[in-house]
Amino acid sequence: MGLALTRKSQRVEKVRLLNKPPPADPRRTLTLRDVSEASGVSEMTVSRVLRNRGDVSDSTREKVLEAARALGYVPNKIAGALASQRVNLVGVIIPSLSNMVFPEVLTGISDVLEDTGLQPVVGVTNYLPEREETVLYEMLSWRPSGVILAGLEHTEASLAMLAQAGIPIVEIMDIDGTPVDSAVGISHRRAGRQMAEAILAAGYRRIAFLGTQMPNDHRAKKRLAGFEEALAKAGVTLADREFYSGGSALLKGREMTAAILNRTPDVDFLYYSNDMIGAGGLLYCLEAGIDVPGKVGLAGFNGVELLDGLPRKLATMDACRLEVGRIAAEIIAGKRPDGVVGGEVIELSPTLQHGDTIRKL
Amino acid sequence: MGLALTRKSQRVEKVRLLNKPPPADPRRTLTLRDVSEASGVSEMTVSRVLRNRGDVSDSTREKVLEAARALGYVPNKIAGALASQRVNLVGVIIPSLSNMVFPEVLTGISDVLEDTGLQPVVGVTNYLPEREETVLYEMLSWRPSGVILAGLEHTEASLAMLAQAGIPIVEIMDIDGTPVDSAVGISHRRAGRQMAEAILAAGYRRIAFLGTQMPNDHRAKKRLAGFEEALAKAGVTLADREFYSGGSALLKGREMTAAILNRTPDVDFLYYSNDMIGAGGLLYCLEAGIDVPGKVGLAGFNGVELLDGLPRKLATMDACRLEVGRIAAEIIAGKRPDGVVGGEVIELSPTLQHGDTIRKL
DNA sequence: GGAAGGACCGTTAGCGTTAACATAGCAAGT
DNA sequence: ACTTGCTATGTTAACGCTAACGGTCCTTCC
Repeated sequence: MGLALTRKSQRVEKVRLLNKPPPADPRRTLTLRDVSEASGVSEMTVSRVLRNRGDVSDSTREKVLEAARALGYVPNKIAGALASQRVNLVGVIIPSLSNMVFPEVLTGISDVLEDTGLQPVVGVTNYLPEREETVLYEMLSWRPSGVILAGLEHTEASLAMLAQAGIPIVEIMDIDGTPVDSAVGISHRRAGRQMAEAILAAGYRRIAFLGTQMPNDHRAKKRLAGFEEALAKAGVTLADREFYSGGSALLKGREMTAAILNRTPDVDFLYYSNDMIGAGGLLYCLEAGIDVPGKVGLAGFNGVELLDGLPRKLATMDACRLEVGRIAAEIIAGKRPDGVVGGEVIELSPTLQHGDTIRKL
Repeated sequence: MGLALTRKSQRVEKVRLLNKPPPADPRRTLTLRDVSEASGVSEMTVSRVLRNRGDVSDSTREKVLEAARALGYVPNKIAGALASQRVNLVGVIIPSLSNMVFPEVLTGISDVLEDTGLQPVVGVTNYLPEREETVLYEMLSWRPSGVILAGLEHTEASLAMLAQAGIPIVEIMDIDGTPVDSAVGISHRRAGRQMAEAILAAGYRRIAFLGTQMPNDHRAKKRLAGFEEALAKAGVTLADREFYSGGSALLKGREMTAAILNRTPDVDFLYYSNDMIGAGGLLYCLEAGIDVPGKVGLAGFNGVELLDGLPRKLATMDACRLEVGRIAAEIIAGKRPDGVVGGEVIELSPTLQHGDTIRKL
C-alpha cells in the first residue's frame, strides 16, 4: 500500500502515559502441556478436545474445556499447521482497497468461506506486478490452502510460483486470457463492446473515453479495446480521450469532463472507465446545464452503490463482484456444485443498466 | 463480513473446461533439505543465506541462491516461526471495509510496516463484538507480534485475551476510555463538542442530527453525546434526529434529509454522523433549491476525499486516519521517537474544515 | 611461533502440535 | 472362558525450520 497521499505533519496533541508496566506476563505463553497438567490428562487428549476430533468422554471433555478456559489458553496454530500439514488460510491478492469493487469481492469470498473453516488473508498490490510477486511469495510461505488473485497478468516469477504451489489457484475479475488453474469473471473486452453497441444504437456518434492512466489496469484496457473495436465496426473512432491518476476520482471526473467538453465541444457521449469519475462527470454536466442525455450521454462501469444517491441514474454495467467472490471461494473450498476440481473458466455476464443517461430512441 | 447485500441469482454464462489436469505436482513440496542437497551445503547454511543472517561466503551464497531459484523454493514460514518463536505478522482488526475510513487507516499502517519486515493481517468484524472476539482468537492463535484494533470497547473474553497475549496492543480511532495497552486516536466526544460550538457560533439554533443506527458504533455515539452536551450548555436541544442502517449511504442521506425537513420544517442545521450521508443531504438540499448555508447549514464527519468533487464543500472534521494508522504501526514496530514502550495514549486533534455549508457571520 | 580472533560452516536439540499407532478396559457374541 | 470389537486414552515420531554451540581453517599481532 502506498497511495500517493500527502503526509500531513504530525499533529500529536497530548501523549498520556499510563502507569501500567508493559504487560510483563509472569507466565510464559501457555501450551497444551499446561492445559494437560491442569486437567490431569495427556496433551493428546487435550488436543482432541480442542479440535473436536476423535473420541473423548463427556466427563474429560468438560474437565479439559474448563481448564483451558480458566487458563485462557489459545492454541498455537503455527505448531498445529506444521504438524498436520494443513493450514486454514486462503490468500487473496487484490490491486487496491480504495476501489470499492474489491471490498465487495472480499465480501463474497468471506460469505462463502465462513462456513468452511477457511479464512481469507488479504494482500494489496497497488496495481504493481512486482508488489504482487512479493505479496504472493510472502503468502505462499505460509502454505495456504488456496490462492485467489485478481487478473490473468502476472510476472514470470509469480506464474512459476503459482504453478509450483500445488494448491488451487483462482484468478478473478477477468477471463480474457489463459488462467494458471481456474478463472472466474467477466469478459471486459465483451463488456466494452456491449456498451459501445448500446451507445451506437442510441444514435450517438461523437464518442469520447475517460479513464485511469494505469499501465497495469489490464481490465480497463481490455474494456477500452473492446469498446473501440465495436466502434470501428460501425466506422466510428473515438472523438477524444482523457486519462488521470490519483486524487479524488469524483473531482477528476469533473475536471476531465470539463477538459473534453472544452477541447472537443461537439462530443455527444462520454464513456468513463469507472462509475466514480462518471459520477463526477454527471454532476459537472448537470451543473453546467447540459442536457443529459439529450445533448450528451454518459456511461460508467461497475454499478457501485453510490450511484443510487445521485440526482440521475448513471448508465453502467456491473462486474458481478459479489458473485465472482462467491464462486472463487467455492472453487477453493471444493464446493462447486458441478464437482469439477480445477481448471475451470467461469464467465459471468454483466447486465447493462441503461439508467437515465443514455437517450432512448 | 456479511453486509446485507441481496444475493443475485447465479448468472453463470459459460463454463469452459481446460484440459489441464489438477497441477499434480510430481515432486512433494520442497524443503531446505532439497536446496541443501542441490547446492552441496548443510541445511543450516541454506537457511542462513535465505535469511541473510550469519556469515556466509559470497561463493556459497551464490551457489545456494542459484539452487533455490532453480528449484523454485519458497521457505516455509510456519516451520520458521515455530523454531524461532518469531512471527512477522501484525493483526489488524477493524469494523468494516466499506467505510473508506478504515482502508485509509490500513494505508497508514502498511506505509510504516513496509520498512520493518512486519506484515499486517486484516480482520473485519462488521461492528459485532462477538465477531471481534472470534477474529481476535483466530489471530492470536497465529502468535502475531502485535495487534491493532479499533475502539476501546470489547467483550470480556476479548479483553482477557488481549491482556494475556503478552504482545503490544494498540487500540485506535478513539481515546475516550481506558485502553488495554496503548491507544491512538481522537476524542470523539470532543469532536462532537467542537462541531456544536462552531454551529452555535454561526448562529444556528434549530439543529438536527442524522446518523447510523448501529448499537456498536461507539465512536458515533460519543460524537453525538459530545455534540448534545455542548448544545445543552447553550440551552439548545436537538430539534430532531433520524437514523438509518444499510443501503447506499448517499441515498439514505437524501431520504433522511427529506424526512427531517418535512417533519420539522424549521430546522436550520443538519449534523450528519458521516460525510457520505452528509453528501447525500447536500445534493438533496441543492436540488430542492434550499439556500445552503443561509437557510440550512450542513456538516458531516471524516473529511473523505469524495467531498472534493461535490458541488459545494461540505463542512467536516477529519479523524486523522492516516496518522492514526502510522502511529499505531510505529508503536507496534517499536519505532516511536520518544522511545516509550507501551501504555501510551496519544490524542490527535482533528481540524474543523468549515467548507461552504456553515454560514459565516 | 603461539595465542587470539575472526570467517565460515556443520551438528544437535528443540519449537508446540498432530498422525499414526499402541494400549487398556469393558461389553457382547459364541 | 475366549475371542472380537469398540471406546477412551496414552506414546512416539515426525513436521521444517532455527538457536546455540562447536569446530576448522586462516589471519594477524606481539
